[in-house]
Amino acid sequence: MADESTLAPDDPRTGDITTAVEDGRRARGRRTRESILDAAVDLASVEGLDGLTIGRLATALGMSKSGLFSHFGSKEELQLATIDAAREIFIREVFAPAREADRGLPRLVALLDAWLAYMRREVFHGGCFFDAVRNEYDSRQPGPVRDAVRADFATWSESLANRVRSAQAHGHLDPGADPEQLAFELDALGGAANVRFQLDRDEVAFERARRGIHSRLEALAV
Amino acid sequence: MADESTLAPDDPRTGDITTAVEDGRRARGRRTRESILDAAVDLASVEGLDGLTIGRLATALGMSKSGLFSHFGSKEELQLATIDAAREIFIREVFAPAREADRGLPRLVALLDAWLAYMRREVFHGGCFFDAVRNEYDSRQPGPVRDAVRADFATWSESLANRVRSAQAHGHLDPGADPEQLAFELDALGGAANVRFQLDRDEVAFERARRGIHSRLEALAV
DNA sequence: CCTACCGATCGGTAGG
DNA sequence: CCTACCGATCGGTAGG
Repeated sequence: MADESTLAPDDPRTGDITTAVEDGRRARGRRTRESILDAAVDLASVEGLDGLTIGRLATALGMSKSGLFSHFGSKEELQLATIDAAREIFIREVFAPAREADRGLPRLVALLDAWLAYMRREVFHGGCFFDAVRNEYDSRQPGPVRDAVRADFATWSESLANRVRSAQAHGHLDPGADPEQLAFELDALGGAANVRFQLDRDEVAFERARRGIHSRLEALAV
Repeated sequence: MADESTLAPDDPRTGDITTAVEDGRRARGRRTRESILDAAVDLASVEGLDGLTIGRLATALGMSKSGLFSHFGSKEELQLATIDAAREIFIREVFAPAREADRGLPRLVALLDAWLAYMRREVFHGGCFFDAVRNEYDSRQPGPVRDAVRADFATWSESLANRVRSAQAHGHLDPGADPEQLAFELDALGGAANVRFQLDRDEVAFERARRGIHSRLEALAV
């Protein structure tokens, strides 16, 4: 287990016993915060960012409400931090593996495969965190949480469209195809698989999504 | 405004002043219940069936909590009644108009058009009620509300697949196509348009769905 | 349909 | 990180 002494070599403040103790506290606080956010992301994927209550989260972690709350200034900050934590996991589980594939169509296919696999193995208990919160906040009043949800979805949509454009630039897909249109359809198929799998727990949903995705890509392959 | 006297001709209990008064009360109660459910469906399409709280609903209707509550035995009964009310509206706004079209492909297209139009004109404030509650309950613990949501979604999926089969039987669509697969893809495109429109308020989402739907149908047309 | 409640839980604060 | 609170709101009940 890491404590202040293992961090000391890289710490310019080493030698001052007071700051060393403070750093130890900070490191412990950071670890606690991370474990809170791991639980928060999981809970929110099932109950939504509204159902993510401080009391429930504290009970799940065996902490007091106020102890947990002290890591965040408000429920909204907790919600925003939870979105940040989910984004990091999504990047690690979906974007990162896809980067191993060759540029162009192989990378687009790898991204979609990694996305479906992430939904299938339920990295979060309630399926795709972002699918859940997007549907939860899509018709809510404007606010920082809704803005964050919107921004992440825009990033995802643009990533898909950019990888379509890259596949076109590499001569793998018909350059006449509309990248935004194709990105819309690919996202739609994966999103439908996520909600159907969560509802029926029938893997056929992913098979349907995969078939739809590959038939779209094959139709545009050159 | 309808009251007990306008209902009397069809009522076998006419003539008994006590039951007439009771019927009047019942009719008034029924109308109140209906106005509650209209508001409930709208609120739930934005805030979800969990966010549908008795206090909020009572305030919106200018009623007392307990007065409203007396129409339902529990919050769960209110949620189930809200789903019933939303179903009736969906049938009236989506299924019924599609029945005007000729059997086969025209009716399938009419159903999809009516569905997109219903989402576009926001029959419910938060977009498609069923899309909202399906995503809200997909990963929840089993229970009567989740079961009702599942059942309605199964009905919708089967309706789409049956209309695909009818179009095949009428020689309008390739009989070799998998009706369930096509129904999955058509539903996915419409669902994606709903959430995107709610998030960005950009009508292009419906254009994308329409283009995707028509290209799928054209590819299978005979 | 109302007033007047109930215990539980909500987000949040004081003070250590 | 805790105990001990706060006012507001939750679903629900008693009694009329």
